[in-house]
Amino acid sequence: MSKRRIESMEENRAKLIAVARKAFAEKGYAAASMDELTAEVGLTRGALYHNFGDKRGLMAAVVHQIDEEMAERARARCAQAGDDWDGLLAEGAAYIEMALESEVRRIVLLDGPSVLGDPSSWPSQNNCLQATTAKVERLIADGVLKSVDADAAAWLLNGAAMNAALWVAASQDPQGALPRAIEAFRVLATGLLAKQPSVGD
Amino acid sequence: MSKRRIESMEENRAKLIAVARKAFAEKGYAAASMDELTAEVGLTRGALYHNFGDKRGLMAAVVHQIDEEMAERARARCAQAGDDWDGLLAEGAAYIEMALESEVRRIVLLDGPSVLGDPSSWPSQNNCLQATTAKVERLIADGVLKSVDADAAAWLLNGAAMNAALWVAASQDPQGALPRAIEAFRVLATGLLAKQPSVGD
DNA sequence: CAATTTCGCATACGCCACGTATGTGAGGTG
DNA sequence: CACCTCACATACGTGGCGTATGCGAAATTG
Repeated sequence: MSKRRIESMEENRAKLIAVARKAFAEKGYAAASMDELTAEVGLTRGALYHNFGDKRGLMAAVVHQIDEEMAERARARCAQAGDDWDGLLAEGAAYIEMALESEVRRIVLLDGPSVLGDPSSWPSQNNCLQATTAKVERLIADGVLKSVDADAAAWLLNGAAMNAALWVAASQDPQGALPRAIEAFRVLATGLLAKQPSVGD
Repeated sequence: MSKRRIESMEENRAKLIAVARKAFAEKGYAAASMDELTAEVGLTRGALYHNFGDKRGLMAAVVHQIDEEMAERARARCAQAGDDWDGLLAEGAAYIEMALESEVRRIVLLDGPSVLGDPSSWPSQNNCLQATTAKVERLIADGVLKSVDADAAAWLLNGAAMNAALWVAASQDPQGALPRAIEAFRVLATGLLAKQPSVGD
């Protein structure tokens, strides 16, 4: 069996993705040189084109990895929440916080859409979206949320969270802006609730 | 006075911006060749670098022009609305509809952030945002909206609208998705209202 | 265990596009 | 009318992407 073979290949793939994450996050996609990238881990562009096809392929792999980490972290946050509604809010807050990290902001939010096209076409982003959509559908079925279009609502919630993060990151005082963004997100999200909380803020 | 001089210069600037809009919208920023662009209007790259500094400068000029048109169209929509609250909803709906146009989607939403950086740093985008922010602040002062952070709320609303548009554009049936997106946006926005409408949904 | 095949990766090449340095000619100036 | 300005053209260097080809180690076969 060719065990050692594919093993070292996976190793090289992982090394390339890791160094690409750093380069894409620090210099941006366009300014990242593939020669530098590969040399940094002791390889050449040959390895890159063999493994990922082209520069976009490497970008796709990087985005996929980050997206999976984001989804995982969001799931973990949801699990801590008491019910589905709190889970939805926790998920949004988690996305806002994650988008403060330069890797996420630069790679996923800024360059990703430009290089890979609309995020809705990314399989990984769909994982995030599907989780949110499923939660929204469950909450609608339970009568917690108004009967809106679940896909549209999920997309809007994710979009609002992502943009909230961009706003926080761009502000002069990110630490101070973060809680205000999360609070604004929470208030906005209550618009989806069937019954408004009696003691509203 | 050197009237004829600056006049033809403005003319060339306008021609370059116009052809760049088309190219950036159709091929995307990265794939748009400056040689082709300039040749299409009977000029060379010399004119481009003299007027805009570099490729990014041209992109900035294009984005600025589109953004101003968007802000103007949004203002017009607001003016038709009865009160400020309806104006806010109309503005959001206007952004959603505008983002269905390929020029707006490709240039402003996809490539813009990657090339020019975070939209919050664009002077033109600030015009859009400031209009929304001012409206939100007025509505809070009038007691129509809850007392949330106006900047955060405005940013979230714009972000939600933009992402709603991306969702609509990416869906298989954009025409059918559009009203659902607008409705979801409206429902979400009601979360900001101090007093919930008695007849919900 | 030796011959052979496989294949992951390196090497070398061509092409294209950006940015810059320099030239030029039409328009403005004294 | 001589001179200057400057908007733009021309020419060149550089860097980076993608591809075609070569190589050597691992895996396979008898």
